[in-house]
Amino acid sequence: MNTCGNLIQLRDAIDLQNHKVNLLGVVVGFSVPRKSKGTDYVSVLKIIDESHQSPDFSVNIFAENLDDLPHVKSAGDLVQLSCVMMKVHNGEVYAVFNKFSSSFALFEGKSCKDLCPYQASSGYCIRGLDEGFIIRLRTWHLNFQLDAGTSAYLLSLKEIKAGGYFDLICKVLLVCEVSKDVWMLFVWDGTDTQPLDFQMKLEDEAHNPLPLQIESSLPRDILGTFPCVGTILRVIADQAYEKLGLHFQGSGQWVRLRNITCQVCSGLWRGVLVPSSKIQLLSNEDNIVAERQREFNKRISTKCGRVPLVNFPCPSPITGISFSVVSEIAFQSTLTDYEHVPFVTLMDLLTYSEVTAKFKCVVRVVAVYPWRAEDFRSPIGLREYRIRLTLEDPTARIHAFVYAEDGVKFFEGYPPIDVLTSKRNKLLGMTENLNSKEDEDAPRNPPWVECCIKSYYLDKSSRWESRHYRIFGTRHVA
DNA sequence: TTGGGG
Repeated sequence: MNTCGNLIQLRDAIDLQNHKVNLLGVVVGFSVPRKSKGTDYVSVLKIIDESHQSPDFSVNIFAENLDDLPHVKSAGDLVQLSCVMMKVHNGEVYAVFNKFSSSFALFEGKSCKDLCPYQASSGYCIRGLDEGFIIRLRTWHLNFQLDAGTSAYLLSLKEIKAGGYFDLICKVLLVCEVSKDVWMLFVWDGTDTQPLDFQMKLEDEAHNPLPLQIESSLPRDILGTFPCVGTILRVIADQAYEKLGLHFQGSGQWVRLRNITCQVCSGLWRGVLVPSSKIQLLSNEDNIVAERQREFNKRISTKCGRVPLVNFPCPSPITGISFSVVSEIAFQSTLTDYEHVPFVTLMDLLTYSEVTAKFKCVVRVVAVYPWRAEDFRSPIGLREYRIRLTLEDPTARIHAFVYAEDGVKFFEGYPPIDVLTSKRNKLLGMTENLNSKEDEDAPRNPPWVECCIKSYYLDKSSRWESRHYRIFGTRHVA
């Protein structure tokens, strides 16, 4: 048991540099436990109490084992710290937790009545006197609204750009180990990331096809728990982070990811949690969280809510076609037979409850296989169209086939190769008149097009596993 | 010892 005296308030502790103190605070943020540059693991907790709410007060916690560091569950949880040393760095007072002489305990916050910690370091022992402090701090925090605050670094998913560091206020949908020792967060804020240019060569699709997602695919039952509108950003964690899944145990937690960065990988956005990133847990009542949710509810309550945000609600910058309601939406290069069917997202399609179904989506064609128009039809037999398109919207990517009579409709018969090539180029957002090999390899920016997609299966005994998608009822008119 | 936001 640690006996450095009674619990004291942060305001009083700040005057006790180079003394050991006992503290109790509300956790408002933390750095995700990771390997330190020394021999231990480290996590920095940011805490506040009645006497000191701003700026955050830091507690540096070191431990030999990752599991021995605090794993904060929710916004507003309480931490009790015994025998931590008060120090100062660059004029800022902070506390250091010594793995041999200090101890900590984490308690649920706010409305919880339980006085048992959900995690405690070895050597921790609660005293009757401390219980009163815990009850008092919970009561105070009930009526205290701490906001994530704003800053120039704060972006939403629709604003992110590659490179540079920024903060993101988002909901953590899932944390999982996507491959051995590689952890990934799946986060969402209700907006769509911007469509990207594609640098890769068309012919690469044969040997090195564009991936459909960054991770190897998730089981359909997990995918089905995700929102169908708005981009789900994959955030890969630096290798310094081990067992990231110990955190964010309650999925659906809103957080502010501080100082993260972003890369583009195979034409997909990918966030990166770097060693200097921080997590700030937010309550659902946080101002910006509420604003994100309001914006999202406003979006999905409109007829265009499931159309990519970049096309909403104004004329699309890419197609240049103006529209106000879904029935009037027309995309420059395609027409469908199902004018009054509402648009859905590719996530709607992926997570739909039936194997066979029909959908209408607004997508970009980001790759085609085979890539040469002269190979769009089978060389033998009936010489039918058989093409695999890679389609994407802000929510997902899929392969969709253009087959036989659907191909005849799509390409309006069997046009000459040069016309077919021109149609392909337009669909893929390539330079209009290709004069050289360089033009063919120039970055392409596919336009948004509308298309009807049906899902079907190849094998009756494994319908879901053999589910495929096909374009139908769609004409390429450009 | 290690961290310490930009």
